[in-house]
Amino acid sequence: MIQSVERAALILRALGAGVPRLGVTEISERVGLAKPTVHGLLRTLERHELVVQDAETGKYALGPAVLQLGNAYLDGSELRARSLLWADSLAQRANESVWVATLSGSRVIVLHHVFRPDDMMQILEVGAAIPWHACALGHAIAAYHPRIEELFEEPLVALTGQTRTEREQLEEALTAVRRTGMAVEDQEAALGDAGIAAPVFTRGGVVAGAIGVVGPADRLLGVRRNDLLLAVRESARALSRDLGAPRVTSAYG
Amino acid sequence: MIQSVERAALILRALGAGVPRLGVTEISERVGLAKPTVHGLLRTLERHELVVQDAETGKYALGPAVLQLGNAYLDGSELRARSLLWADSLAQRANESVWVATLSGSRVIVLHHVFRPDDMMQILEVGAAIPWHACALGHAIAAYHPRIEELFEEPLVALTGQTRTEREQLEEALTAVRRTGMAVEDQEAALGDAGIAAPVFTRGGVVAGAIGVVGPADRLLGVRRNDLLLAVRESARALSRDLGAPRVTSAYG
DNA sequence: ATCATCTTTCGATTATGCCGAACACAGTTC
DNA sequence: GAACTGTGTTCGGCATAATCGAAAGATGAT
Repeated sequence: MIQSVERAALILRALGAGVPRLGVTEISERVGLAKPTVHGLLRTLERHELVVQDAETGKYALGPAVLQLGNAYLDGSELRARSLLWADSLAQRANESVWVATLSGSRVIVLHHVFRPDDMMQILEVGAAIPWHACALGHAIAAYHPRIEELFEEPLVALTGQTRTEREQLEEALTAVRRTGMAVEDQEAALGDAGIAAPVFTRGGVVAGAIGVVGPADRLLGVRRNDLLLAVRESARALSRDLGAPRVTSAYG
Repeated sequence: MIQSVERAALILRALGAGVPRLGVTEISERVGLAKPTVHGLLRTLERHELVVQDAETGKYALGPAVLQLGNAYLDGSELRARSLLWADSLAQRANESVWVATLSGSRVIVLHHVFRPDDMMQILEVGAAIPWHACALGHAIAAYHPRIEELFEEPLVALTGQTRTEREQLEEALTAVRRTGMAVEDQEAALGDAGIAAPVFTRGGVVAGAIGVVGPADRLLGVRRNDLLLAVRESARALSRDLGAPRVTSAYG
């Protein structure tokens, strides 16, 4: 609504997508604005260190203030705060990595990540943004999203050969999620990795995010599959209850 | 310069400081604007999920998009990327937690955190914002900051009984840092914890951040103190070299 | 049921941000 | 070394676009 803020947000988004450093000209092309306009916006954002300008090249990048804000968001996130305990216990029970995520636009944002108890050399994925259609967490959320249409507005890119990118396939998958209350993904986001997730609801019964396990496909989808499904479902239920969700009924048939 | 963007940034900052959820009225008081103005800005920020409104209370909080941006900032940070290896090797050598940080406003932002090799149950501090005057990392950066005055504009709060908050004390400390090239802090940020840090420079010899170890005061400042000082200094030198800093000369006497 | 407090809408006034054109500076090419 | 293409940046007038007072909904408390 407020034009210049709208545009500033577009610039931030452009800087956050892919190429980390962009010049004024490049940005003005991407957001479709005149160079002086972009320049003025950048200078304002720079004041607050939301962007920084490289002294050498003159190009702009995101600034440290956005990291600070991101951290503040995590600190204030009720879903994250409430998930800490349940995620830990799920990680113990499943002996797998646990992710808690929420939806931002058409991407799934990882809010909390508990490493698999055994091995410790893993990359922390908090803050990572994954296309919703390529992961179990995304499917779990999307199935209960009030405005699904918006999720199909962005192009559905394939991350691996197994990623489902056809709308029909995805609609089918979402229907399955609604029926079982669970989402399962097999190497759609990364080769070798699978995911099992369930939606998490909050007050009013609206979906707030999802919780699930991530790990090697053969380990997740083999003989332990049913155990893991159960463990994830129970964690999601418990977490939803913590968040004040009404008793789940719709998730059953 | 662009008024509405400036104001939007103020709102984001207000939402990121302390209380995670604020109403329109509270925000309008804090930033000194009319309620409808704030409301318009919030609605615009909400579109991009930079803020979200709680359906129940109507209050506003930071949104998931800022976390995504923060993550993108980390991904694009040259200081962080280049520090990964050196931080790891420093953690091994010192057998302590290692932090890499940069300055944002008057706060030190942790960009990278390597856990102490031994114990693993630690909290990840990436994104944490610490007042510059209360930690070794902050002193190390501030000593070479081109516009130190700005750092004294915000009030210097005491985090522990040991925090130096008088300008004279801090100036003294900074002089010492400039003489030795190293900063040492003893329980000024958290009781029981100490820090040893050294500045990291980039092209043109400007300070880009700092690297250092953090841990129990008795372990850091006891008999191993000199070893740790040396280890930190060498890591900072190596990292600076990676970043293209000219050969360090000023750090000596 | 009334009140108090909150968020939100509306609309006119005018301050504000926008963009075309021009500038300064760098690195290339002839 | 001069001309050229590519930057990021400055300037200023015009018209849009943002601002704020007042008032209307919405919500929960007394």
